[in-house]
Amino acid sequence: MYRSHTNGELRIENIGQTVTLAGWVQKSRDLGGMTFIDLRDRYGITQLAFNLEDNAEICLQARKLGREFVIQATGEVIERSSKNKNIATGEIEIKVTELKVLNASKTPPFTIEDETDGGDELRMQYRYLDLRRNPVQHKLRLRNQVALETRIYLNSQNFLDVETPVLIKSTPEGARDFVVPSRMNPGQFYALPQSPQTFKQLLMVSGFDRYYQIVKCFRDEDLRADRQPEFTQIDCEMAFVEQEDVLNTFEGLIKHLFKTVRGVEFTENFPRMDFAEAMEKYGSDKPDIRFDMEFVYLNEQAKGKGFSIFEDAETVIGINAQDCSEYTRKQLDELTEWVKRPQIGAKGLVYVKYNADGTFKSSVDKFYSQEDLKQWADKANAKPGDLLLVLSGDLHKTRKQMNELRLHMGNELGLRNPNEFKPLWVLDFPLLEWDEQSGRYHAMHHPFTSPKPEDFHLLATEPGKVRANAYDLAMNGVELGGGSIRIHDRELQSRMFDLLGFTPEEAQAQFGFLMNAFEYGAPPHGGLAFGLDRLVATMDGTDSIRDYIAFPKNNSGRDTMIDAPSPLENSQLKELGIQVQ
RNA sequence: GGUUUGGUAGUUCAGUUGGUUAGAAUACCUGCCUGUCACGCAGGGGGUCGCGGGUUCGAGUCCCGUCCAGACCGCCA
Repeated sequence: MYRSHTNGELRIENIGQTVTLAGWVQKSRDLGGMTFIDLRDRYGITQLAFNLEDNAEICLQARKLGREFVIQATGEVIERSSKNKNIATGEIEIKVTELKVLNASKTPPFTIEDETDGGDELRMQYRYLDLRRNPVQHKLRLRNQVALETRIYLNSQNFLDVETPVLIKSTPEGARDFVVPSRMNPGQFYALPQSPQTFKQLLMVSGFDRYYQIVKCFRDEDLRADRQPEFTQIDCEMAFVEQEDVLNTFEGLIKHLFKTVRGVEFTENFPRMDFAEAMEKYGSDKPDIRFDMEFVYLNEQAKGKGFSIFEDAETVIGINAQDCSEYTRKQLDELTEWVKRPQIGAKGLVYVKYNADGTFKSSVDKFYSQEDLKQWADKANAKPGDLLLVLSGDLHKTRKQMNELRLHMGNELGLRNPNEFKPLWVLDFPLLEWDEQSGRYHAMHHPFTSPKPEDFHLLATEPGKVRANAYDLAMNGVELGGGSIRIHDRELQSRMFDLLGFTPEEAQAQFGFLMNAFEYGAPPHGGLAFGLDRLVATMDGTDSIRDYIAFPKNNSGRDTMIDAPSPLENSQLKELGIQVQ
């Protein structure tokens, strides 16, 4: 037996017991006659006490212990003469009578403490040491809770966990695939799934009318703080459902998770908004509705006064930053520089200060009278003391830029409270999206998404205007997940592939298995998938998903700890029939 | 593919206008210390200033290239 108790459980009631503890040396404090060791495991810290007078041999032994040594200590639980109220075990300590070093440790390259001195790069390289730290362990515990409660909820709703294959077929649609060479089929490759989409639809055809899986997905695209090449989805599908059924079921899941994991109760139904409305009011398909600052369209008020920038612009959009009329010249210049950065790409920023005395001061006073600016302010529902920020240009780009500026101002003004959670269903996404590069339509969600029946008539004439039975759940400006009601009819699916530029032969070669299946009694079905990593991060009030993955990859898709990816031996390449340039 | 920020002690960072022996904190080592819990006190060791080239009497500092890392744009059905 290595231990009788963990390092987090002994209390004043245990005084007098002889216990054996094991763990890592967090810290040792040598006071000369006495030495204290903080012994750590994932449950907490217990102080070991050594007294030179009582037991010189063991005290001298204890002095030699270094940080992160793994030790085992046996002794009596005694009451401390000076207590530490900051830790749960702070009223007791162990008067050690037996001490054994189970394994020594080199001095770790950074401190294993809540506030470590190590930088990101180093901590990733020694991720197994970083994972010893409390804040990191907390994040993985939270992830475990979310996954567990997801299973509990979905199981209670009759969902069945079915595994789908990881070695599948590469398809040109969507993100780039990670590919895996097949030794037994030289020159041929599997692809890792971007999602189990087609398999879960086949499961619906098979009659498993409620499926879920907490499953790894793979996308070979460039990364961000909130994007990893392999990530985990809570992947779900239901048969004999309409959109309303799906939304209700998974609104229930999210409510269950927040209640059980975070203690947050959503009493109201989640608000809903059309994609078109979200784009119009927020310039985003995942608006952060923790704060207002909705877009105000000022075309009518701004045009016809001779200000050429606005005259030439397709649209003029403003937002009202409340109580910001006191912004200094320097602050406004900084905002202007911010929107002009290449990442945002605005040409400039117009401001209108609605001064507390009711007068206006703007960067376009030359062109607009006080009365003109009052009209802007009225349109924006601005009050004295507010500040209007205005961008103009191409509708699509300006909305996008204004979305960035709005979120930036939200951050600046402290309106994005990490402990406030505002879900929003975004509905009626467009079915297709025109892609300039390839000169054809792309499926906005994926090619299996069904068009809205009332928009069928537009499919032939104006495919870009067709809306889909597709929905996303956004929260705090993050896309937590999304899904759609699928096509379950072979003819419609063929038509969809045709719209996407597939020849019938290509469609049959790549997705024939699915379309064939549709001919054998496919039920109406639909589903949705949540990004688990992102969901957990959002529930924890942060936006970096890396912290919630035990062994994440860096910006370049590398695992610096194991140093992957790496070249193959020539013999391996030969066996696989692969030549590398 | 692009924009941008950074790389100096084990670690986190400072380093002025290009100028003497590159500093601080922390970690580490040694000694002292019987109630610490960020223990304290005294002392000590520790540097290829990412790498390569250039400008200069002289480069951590300026220039060019390159590698690595972070954030972002493109991309992510």
